[in-house]
Amino acid sequence: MNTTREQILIATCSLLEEQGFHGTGLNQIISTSGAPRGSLYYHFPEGKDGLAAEAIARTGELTAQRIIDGLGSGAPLPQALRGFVEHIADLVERSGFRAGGPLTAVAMETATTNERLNAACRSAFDLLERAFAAHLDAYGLSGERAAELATFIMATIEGGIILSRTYHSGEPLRRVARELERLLVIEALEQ
Amino acid sequence: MNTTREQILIATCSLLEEQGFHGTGLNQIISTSGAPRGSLYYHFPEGKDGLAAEAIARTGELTAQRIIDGLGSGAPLPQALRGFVEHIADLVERSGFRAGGPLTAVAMETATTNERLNAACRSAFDLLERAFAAHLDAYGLSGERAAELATFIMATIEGGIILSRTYHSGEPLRRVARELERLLVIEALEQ
DNA sequence: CACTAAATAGACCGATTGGTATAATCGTGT
DNA sequence: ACACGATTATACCAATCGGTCTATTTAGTG
Repeated sequence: MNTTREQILIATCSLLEEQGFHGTGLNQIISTSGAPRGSLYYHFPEGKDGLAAEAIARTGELTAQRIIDGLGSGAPLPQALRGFVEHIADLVERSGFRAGGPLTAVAMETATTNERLNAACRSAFDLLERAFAAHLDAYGLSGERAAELATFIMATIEGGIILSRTYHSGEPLRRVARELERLLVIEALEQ
Repeated sequence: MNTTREQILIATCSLLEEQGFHGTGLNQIISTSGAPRGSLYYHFPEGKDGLAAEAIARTGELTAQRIIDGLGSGAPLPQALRGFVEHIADLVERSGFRAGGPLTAVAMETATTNERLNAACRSAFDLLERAFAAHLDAYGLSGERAAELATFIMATIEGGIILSRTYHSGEPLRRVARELERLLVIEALEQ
């Protein structure tokens, strides 16, 4: 049910990820999704902004779930986190450096120029941050320390994705993966 | 001399920083710089791409110099790095979250869609990375370890800027600043 | 002062943008 | 079979996009 709407949303998510908000035109969304223009405005009467905001929200939920799943494999957190980031490196590489950091470009473009999308990005980042924090909490860190480290981990991964996509190489992300493992091991020792 | 060309370049740098490549129109560059359309194409006959590429290159050089200066204040590297990142947090805040991460948005938008700008971003990141690596080298780390950590540090700062601009708060960057200080202190102990 | 190249000024272009309007079609309950 | 709302399909719109063109002004040199 609602496959047209779904196709539009999926196409928008991946186009925003690759090209950002302003780099993605409605015509491109239409041709990628296969849906006609009329359907787009029927399902998303608030136009490009509304569509993008919903795409960002969906991306946030999806990504948060991936974090929760990816870090809950049973392995100790340091190794799980390293594996998680290395898995992102694989995905970025296999996409031809088109995917990765599904929020980054939009977040930067719209931080001060589009309140609605800025709010959407903030909510999405909140979800990711809480997902990381929950695992850090379970790892034994205090709530405050978990929140602090969650922010840091998110920053490192975001940054790693930017560098990997720019350099067309998974190596920056893999460096991030190794450092994060080290960091968490040390964090546990200091407790 | 050449102040018109200079004005255009300066305006382009700051507009790209705030809005990214596709979000920045030539009309906006013209009105911000005060230069007429004809002058833009006289000084930058290769159009928007050429202008943006040069703006990115200049931003890279400028930012690399800031790293070299900022970390060479005489303080021990861990504290200097922390101060450097906290200084960025101040700048981001004082700009109303319009500035910071002058390459990020363009790098993400163009990683796979514009070879010329992708190359420009890569060169710019190279400059930054080498600036960090030089200081880490002087701090006593091996060349390989310095390069590895330089990548990681860049990633954390890039990520911190994204989060700070999105959240309209310097706090994420300040968390990054504290973690990086810790990291470098530990790194020295382990030597 | 005259000549010329550098630079500015802005009118103009086709293409594309996000968005609207309306007609045709589909799907379902009676 | 029919009606009716849900949905799709397209033609169309003003505004803006990046880019071109040429006329004019400015600055330097003989």
